Amino acid sequence: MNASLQTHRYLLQFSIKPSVQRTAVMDYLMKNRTHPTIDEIYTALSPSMPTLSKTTVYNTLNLFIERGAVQALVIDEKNARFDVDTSSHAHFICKSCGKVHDIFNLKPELFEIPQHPNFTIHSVEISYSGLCNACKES
Amino acid sequence: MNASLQTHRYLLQFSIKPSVQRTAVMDYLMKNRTHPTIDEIYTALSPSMPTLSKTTVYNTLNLFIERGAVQALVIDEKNARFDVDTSSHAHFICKSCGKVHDIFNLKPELFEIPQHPNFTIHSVEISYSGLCNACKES
DNA sequence: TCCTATTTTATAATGAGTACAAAGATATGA
DNA sequence: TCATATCTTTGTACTCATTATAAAATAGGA
Ligand SMILES: [Mn+2]
Ligand SMILES: [Mn+2]
Ligand SMILES: [Zn+2]
Ligand SMILES: [Zn+2]
Repeated sequence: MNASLQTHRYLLQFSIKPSVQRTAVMDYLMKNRTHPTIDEIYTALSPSMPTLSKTTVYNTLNLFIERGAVQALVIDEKNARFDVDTSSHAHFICKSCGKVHDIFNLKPELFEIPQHPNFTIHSVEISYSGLCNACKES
Repeated sequence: MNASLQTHRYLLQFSIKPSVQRTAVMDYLMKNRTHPTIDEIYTALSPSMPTLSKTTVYNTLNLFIERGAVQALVIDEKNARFDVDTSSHAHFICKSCGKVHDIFNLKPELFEIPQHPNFTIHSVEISYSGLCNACKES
């Protein structure tokens, strides 16, 4: 089974019509678990899809989020970042290099949705920040 | 003891020279625990300080954050939001009206900084999102 | 008062994201 | 196959938050 076929199926699960562009973007997210920005996605795909428009990347990601196929992270004040892994995990952003990493294996209680009289809570995002080892040394 | 004097002292604790503008901004944050945006702060202060520049509000908040006197929240993708309460508490943003509220009384374990071999973690931010009661009804 | 460093200000520039309308692609039914 | 309607992509223009820059104002010490 080739990768594009898997991606195809994944999109259909979320009622997303798998156009060439959408498939390419989703495929990129599947293979690059670095929480890329719109610009990173566009820059990576652009050489092999010369007619791709950055607007399409925006449109595509907005659609993916609307349908729940990807998660938007707000950990980085500069750019939105995207994650196909919608399972419960936290993120770390290095204040020096700006890279965003996964933090797995935290206690599941951290991701529980609390009850609150004034709000209906739908989701939780846990974000850590500091310095990565590479940046700490220099 | 008047409010401005308290604010004065608070700023000095963080080695911030208490100019008229800085005192006004900090005073506003002390009295308005609504996690205001730059624009909200500027709009609120502007009538009583007609010469105030929005750049000054930016400069001032950047200084406060640098010195640790306030906390910047990244819960809202549209604007930075600011909080004088630097104690461990979480936030909720309503996806409809955009207001940001405090959530206190969560288990203290939630705010513990985990150990990780690859990162030196300095801070944690816990953000919930959903709908507030007012928005849910309409 | 004079000098210097700090702070504030107005303006211009940057850059992420959205709005819009035209062009292109795809599906459907005769 | 053709005609047509719908969906998707694209380029451009625009909005708006934030930063850069340099001049003006201010404060404080000699
Ligand atoms: Mn992740
Ligand atoms: Mn708060
Ligand atoms: Zn780093
Ligand atoms: Zn609301």
